[in-house]
Amino acid sequence: MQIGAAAKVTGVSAKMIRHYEAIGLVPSADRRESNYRDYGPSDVHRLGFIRRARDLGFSIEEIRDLLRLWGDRDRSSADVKRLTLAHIADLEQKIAALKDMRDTLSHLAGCCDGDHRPDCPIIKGLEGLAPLPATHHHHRAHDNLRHGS
Amino acid sequence: MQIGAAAKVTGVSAKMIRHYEAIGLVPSADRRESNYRDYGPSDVHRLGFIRRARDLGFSIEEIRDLLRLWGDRDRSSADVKRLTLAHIADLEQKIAALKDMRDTLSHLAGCCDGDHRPDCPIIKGLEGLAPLPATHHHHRAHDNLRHGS
DNA sequence: TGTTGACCTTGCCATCATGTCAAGGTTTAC
DNA sequence: GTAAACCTTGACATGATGGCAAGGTCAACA
Repeated sequence: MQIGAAAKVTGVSAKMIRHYEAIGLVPSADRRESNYRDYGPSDVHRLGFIRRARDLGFSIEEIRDLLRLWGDRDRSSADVKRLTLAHIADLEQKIAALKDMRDTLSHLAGCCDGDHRPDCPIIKGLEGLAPLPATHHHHRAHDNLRHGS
Repeated sequence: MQIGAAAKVTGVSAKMIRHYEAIGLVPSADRRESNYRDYGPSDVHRLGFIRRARDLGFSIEEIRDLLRLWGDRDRSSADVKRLTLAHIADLEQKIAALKDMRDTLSHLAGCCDGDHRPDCPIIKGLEGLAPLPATHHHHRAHDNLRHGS
């Protein structure tokens, strides 16, 4: 199977398959005489595993650990569970931080008439005139939560 | 006020203040004879505005729009509200995607004994043997949600 | 006067996961 | 024999931020 076909069946782009190989997340693929990469069923299986782990928000390094455990016949399910619970805690933190933002903004938006006049509680909130009430900063959970594009 | 002091009072790092200047988010700061940047109260006010907007998850480009509206005496609060509601919708989507991940993982973790034996439903779920039940992919909301470090 | 230390300057590289583009090789089908 | 569809590597971009390095400026102190 060539890389394009492997990409199609696993949902991992050809670009990322090469990338995962480059960073050692997957072993170097076999090559044909043409120098094209060649993927067998077990390679495809591994890529599917990675795909699902990514979809569940695991980072590359976490997936590296998961793959190690996957291939380890003597693993304990406790190890897998520990990793998973840590990731869940991570997700909870991000969810809480995003909820804080949403709640603060919803409150401000709820106070905003949204008409043609320039007077706007949202702007005032950002200006610092209102102290952004009920934003719980104590756990500092919204590091790493700036959103992309 | 030098950049370090401005950074301290606004909570925006000196590095980022220079960056915001470089990308035109804030006007070029005045310079003293020493070539050091010099910040006045209105500059500090603007940086505080930016800081709060970042804390609420607005992207740089959204903040650019907010700053334009902030400085526009003829703005309508409706414009601000529209931008804010769009951002709230963005946050909702991310929250939902993260919750999906968390719920799926919690389910798998709940099925996992977490003992010394290698048998593990989490690994099986990632392997694709179990179909990852109740993960709603229809809105494709978890693009852009891969987590950092 | 000279030195030390705290501040500032610019500029480059790194992160993380992914995409895009370019220039070129291979294979297959017409 | 040529066109199309694939593959190869490599470089560069994203977004928001941090870090480091090499050097300029300034204030205080011996």
